[in-house]
Amino acid sequence: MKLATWNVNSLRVRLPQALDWLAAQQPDVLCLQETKMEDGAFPFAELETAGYRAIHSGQKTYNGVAILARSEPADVVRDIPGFDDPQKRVIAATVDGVRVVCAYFPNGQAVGSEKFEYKLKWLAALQAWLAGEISRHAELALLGDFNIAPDDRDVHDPVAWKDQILCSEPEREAFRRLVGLGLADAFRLFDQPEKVFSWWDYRMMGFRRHLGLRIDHILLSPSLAARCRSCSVDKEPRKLERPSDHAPVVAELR
DNA sequence: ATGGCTTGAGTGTCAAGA
Repeated sequence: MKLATWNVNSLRVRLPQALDWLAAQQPDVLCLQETKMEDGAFPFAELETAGYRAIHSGQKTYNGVAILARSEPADVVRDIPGFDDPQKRVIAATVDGVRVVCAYFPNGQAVGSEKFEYKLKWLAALQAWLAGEISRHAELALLGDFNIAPDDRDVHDPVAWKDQILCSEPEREAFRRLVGLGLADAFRLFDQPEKVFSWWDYRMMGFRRHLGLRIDHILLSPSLAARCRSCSVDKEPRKLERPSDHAPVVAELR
């Protein structure tokens, strides 16, 4: 089973790239973030033609999450239950017995800002809800744009980014608490090259200069982690014309 | 220099991303 996540930064702009990527990589599940569209504009028909069922939770202009799957997603949940939030950041469903949680974590803008406080509250709500989901589903995967670089290894310049947004201790503590639920960072289950990132700034030629962060992740419950055979970032789509600023992350399970 | 691109909104120019 092949699981993947990709922040496409507008599915309207990136649909051709997403269809090409699905055809080439043939994942069983692809989680999307930042679709930036309402459900009525979502390209269900094009994805169906490509062999994928889709569920979407979207809004105008911002946010928006989707799960694409070769099998029909069941028991769909939108948003974090009990957490009052107009921002469409979470969708979950069961696919082939695996509970798939697709999340677009808040950016937080700047440490100490109002948006940072929202990010921490959102993280606490996600944590509390996931604790229950994990108890109900032995096979669970949390995929998405976490907007957290868990470790200095995940940052091109740890000194410049120290205590900055995406790298601050409160954010990293929240990431460790998710891991503390029993979830494994699939990428770190394996020996990896140095300086592997999943996002590069559009500005300053960030990609060409390898100025990136690893902020897109796949976290696996113990039974799925035991089945995981590889986890990697596919940089190829980042090299295309009009790319997303994020690259897909892929985990292969036996 | 707190910028530098990109997107969506909407038609001039801003918010937001990370």
